[in-house]
Parts: sequence; C-alpha cells; structure tokens
Amino acid sequence: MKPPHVAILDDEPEVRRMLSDALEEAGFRTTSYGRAAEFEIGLKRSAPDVCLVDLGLPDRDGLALVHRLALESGAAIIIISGRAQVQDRVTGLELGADDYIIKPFDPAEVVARIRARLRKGRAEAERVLQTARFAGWVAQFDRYLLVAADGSEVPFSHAEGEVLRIFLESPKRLITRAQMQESLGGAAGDSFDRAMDVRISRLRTKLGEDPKNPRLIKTIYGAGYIFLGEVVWS
Amino acid sequence: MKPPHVAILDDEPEVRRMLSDALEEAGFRTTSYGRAAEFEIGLKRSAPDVCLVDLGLPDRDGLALVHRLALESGAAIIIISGRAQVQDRVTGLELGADDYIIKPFDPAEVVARIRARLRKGRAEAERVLQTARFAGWVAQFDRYLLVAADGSEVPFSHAEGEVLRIFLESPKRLITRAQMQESLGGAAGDSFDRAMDVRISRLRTKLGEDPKNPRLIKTIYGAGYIFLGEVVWS
DNA sequence: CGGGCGGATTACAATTCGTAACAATTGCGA
DNA sequence: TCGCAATTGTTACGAATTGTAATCCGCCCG
Repeated sequence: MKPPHVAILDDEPEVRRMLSDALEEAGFRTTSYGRAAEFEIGLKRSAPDVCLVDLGLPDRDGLALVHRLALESGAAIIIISGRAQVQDRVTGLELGADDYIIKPFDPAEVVARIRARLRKGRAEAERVLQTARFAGWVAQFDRYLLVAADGSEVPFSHAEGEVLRIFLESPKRLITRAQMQESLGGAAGDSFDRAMDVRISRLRTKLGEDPKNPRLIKTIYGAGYIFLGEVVWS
Repeated sequence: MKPPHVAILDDEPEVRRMLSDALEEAGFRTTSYGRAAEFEIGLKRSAPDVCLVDLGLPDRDGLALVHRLALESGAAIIIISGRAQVQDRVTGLELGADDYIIKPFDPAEVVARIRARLRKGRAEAERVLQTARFAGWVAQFDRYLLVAADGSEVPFSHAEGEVLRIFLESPKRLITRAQMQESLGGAAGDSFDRAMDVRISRLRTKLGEDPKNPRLIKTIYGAGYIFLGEVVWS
C-alpha cells in the first residue's frame, strides 16, 4: 500500500518545513508549494490524497481556490489559516473544505486530522475486524464466534458477547457487579443480578473453564470479577 | 430524500437545546440524550448519520464510547469537549472521531462541520449504485435480479430487495430489528415484526442459505442481524 | 466447625425468532 | 369488470435463546 500523498500550500517557508517534516515522519509523502500557481501545476502532475491550503496567499484568493479544489479534485481539503473568526471557518467549510485548522497549530493535531480524513475515505475496506486474542482463544465480535487454539469454532450469543466484551475491555481489573449491570443496561436490584450470574456461568462453560479452578474469569467473593489473561485487540 | 439524523449526547440540558435548535433550523432531524446509557438504547432504535458526543459524561468514559461507535456504527462521529489540550484532540481523533470541536462552540460552526462530514460521505453514496457483488452473487437492483456464480438468475421482489439493500449497505455490522423496521418504513410494534421476519426468511431461501448454519445473514438473538461477507458496490 | 451469606448451577418459564400455510393485496390481461 | 397470478402480510406453531426461580455449593466469620 502506497503512502498517502499530501500537498502543502503555504507562503511561509518555515510553516512548509514544519508541516512536511511532521507529515513525513508520520509516513506520508509530501509536496510543498509556496504559491498557488505552482500548486495548480503540481496538481496536474500527480493527484494528492490531501491538500493543506493556507488562506493567506500572495497571488490568489485562497477561498476561491478551495472552492475549485472541492469541486474538481477528489482530495480531502484542509484549510490552515490564521483567520480565526467563526465566520471565516464557516465560510471555509461551506465552500467545500473538509476541515479548518487555526494557526498557530500543533503538527501532531494536523497529522491526526489528516488521518481522520483518510480513514473515512477507505474506512469500509480497511475496517479492522473487531477481534481479541486471549489465552489461546480468538473472539470475533463481528461474527459472534470464539475460535479455539485447535481451530474449532464455538458460537456465542449476544448476551454472552456483552459479558465477554466487558471482560476483554478491562482485563486484570476488578469489575464490580454494579459496574457490569450498568454496562449491560440492566436495572440494578431485584433479580437481574441473578440473570447476570447465569450469563457469566454460560460464558464460563463455553470457555471450558474448570468451575473449581477458573483460569480466566475469577470471582472475587463479595466484590465482583476479574478477567485474568493477556488480551490483544486487533 | 430524508433529512439527515443527528444524535446529540451531552449531559448539560442547555447545550443539548442549543445544538438541537441550531441543527433543526438547519434542516436536520435530531435526537438528544443526557446519558450514555440512554444514548446506546437510542442507537438500537434508529441509526443516526452523525453523532455529536460530549466527552465529559457522568456515567461512562466518553473516549471508550467514541471508540466503540467508530468501530460499530457507520455514523460520522464528532466530539464536542471542554478539554482543549492538543493531546486530548489527538487521542480523540486517533480513536476514530471524525472531528473535534472545543467548548465553547458556535452553533454555526457545528452545523458547517456536520455538513462537511455529510458531504464527503454522501459523495460516495451519490454515485448511483445499482449492483453489488458478494459471496459469488451479483445483485442487480435495477433489474430485481440475483445472478449466481454459475450464471443462473434468481429474481427477487421489491420487498426482498429492500431488505437485501439494507444488508448490503452495512455489511458486517449489527442491524437491530428496530433499525430495519425504520428503514423499511414500517410501524414498529404489533405484528409488523413478523412480516419482517418473513421477508428475511424468503430472502434467505433465495440466497440458498442453510437455515441451521447461515453463512450470510446471521441472526443475533435478541439484538438483530448481521450480514457477513464482503460487499463490493459498482 | 457450623451458620449465614453470596455466588453457581440446574430446571423451567417467558421471550424471541423461523417458517409453513393461508389470506389479503396488487397488477395485469382478457 | 372479472379472474388469475405474483407478491406481500398475517397467523400459528415449533425451535432456540434468555430470564427467573429454586437448589446446591463454597467462602468467610464467629
């Protein structure tokens, strides 16, 4: 997979350098331009995935440029501007910019915002399967399936999945019964806690736990539960 | 075309009102929630196009919620937070938020940023997508026809097509029964849910699903359905 | 060492879902 | 207008999952 290409348009050389340094360190390819005329020539040679555009250009009205870019280019357009008024931001976004960052900016935030833009573009294809690995198991939450170390598959139900998710999201930490009820959306009190017990019990059997010596879901008498075991999400 | 639906999650009633007023004036449908628990229940009823999430929630860690939303929901996620540090913004965006707005905010900018998000998303959807490929099938919605891998053709009806389209538009994602009913325009409640079951059942038989071990349309008891399988629209 | 209490497990009941059979609706052509 | 066929909704019943209640087991403290 090729690294995404970011085009930078800003008349101040220091700003250009700061941006290109940060972006290349973050794994992007960059091309920098100081004037709108060069920028447009560069666009014809290679289509960037993201355009960072400063509005205060010497040779062209920045907003008009943004508008044309939005219509003609498929790239994500991010304005970087010293003009901080709300009205400036609103018109910039209305004209087709995908984001508006105010100077002075932090390069780390620029990187994060670029990533957010690129993510949506290819989000569906790249969406990582929501899976967790622990103690030889692989839990696939998008398929409601547990895969054992030997490859055998054990389906789990929605109720069991909710409990399992809570455990896997905070392993090695005490989870009180009240917390778990809250997460499961159940009204605390009367007889719902018994339902929770049953859910945990059924989950334990699916995980092949030895009731007398549970290795994964440990009961803390009078307090709650702890999920032991290294969890790696991917 | 239905107006986009924006879900608002913020514990301060004034903020909720300010947002919903501005958004509805701008032509959006809104639903407001004060607590994460209610918000998640609302998500099961109808799938919003945009989620505005405040990080300072009383009953749940906002960032964890954002992360789950990013993975499980197809909506655009915009954080609205009083935490203004760069580090906060970066982690919020890295966890899957599409934008990060700092309190105090101007409603006009919120509207503009929501529009910017929807614009990008809709650009994809606006290409008239009439055929989808999945699991060896080709679904041609303009001809109400399913073409199998061996070339044989199976016609599907309008009702079946509606269900199929919903599945193919959000594959590998839980679709609650309420969401599906809303998409199908049916009044929830009495006996319409049985009609939906029947539609799905008939679609399953046309797809040649094994009732005991469905490979494509999986039922999540008590929750909804998931369409497994890679989908490519063209 | 025994009682009380909290949790685990089992059996059963309630809910939810699948599908087959049937009824209602729609659309079309004679 | 009538009748036929295709589609869709409705009802009924069986199967699967989940909650509830009853019982059993084990921990903690005296």
